[in-house]
Amino acid sequence: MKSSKSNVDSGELDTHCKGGTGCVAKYGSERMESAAKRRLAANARERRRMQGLNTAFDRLRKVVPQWGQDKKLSKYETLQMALSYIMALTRILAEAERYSTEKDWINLHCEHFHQESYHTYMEQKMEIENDPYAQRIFSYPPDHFQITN
DNA sequence: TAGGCCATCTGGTCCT
DNA sequence: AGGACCAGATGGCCTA
Repeated sequence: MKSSKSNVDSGELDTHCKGGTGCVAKYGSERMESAAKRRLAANARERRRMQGLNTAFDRLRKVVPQWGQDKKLSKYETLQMALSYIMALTRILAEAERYSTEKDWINLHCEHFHQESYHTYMEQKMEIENDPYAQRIFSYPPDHFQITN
């Protein structure tokens, strides 16, 4: 947990307003008190929400490659790394599938000499290989990856 | 000391 | 009305 930043609502309703005359001066009416209570409740909810978010970031950090660096990834870096990692895995899966079936696929189509399909396939293949997006798919060198969990 | 990162507060908006 | 979500502001901690 981070340091006691603004301590307005840590514990009591309001450290500026611990009952008595100060409260009356600050929140002259019950409506104001109710609004203050709601604000504090909202602060607490927001804190819990952000803590949940941070827990999710921690879980993500554990499954994302760290490149062996000891320093914890920032939130931004974690998201970037997760994106690259997913892209890399997707690419690996796609390639694995292609290499395991390509021969059969070509044989099948050559057998019946379905020329149109073959050309379509070759065009698609070229597109993938020339696609700048596919080139970007994995911007981090895979050999630097180190699974940390 | 400056800059990066983060936690927290806060007010606004949208939804139930 | 109240909760969830979001973005801006603020200030603390850490590192180069």
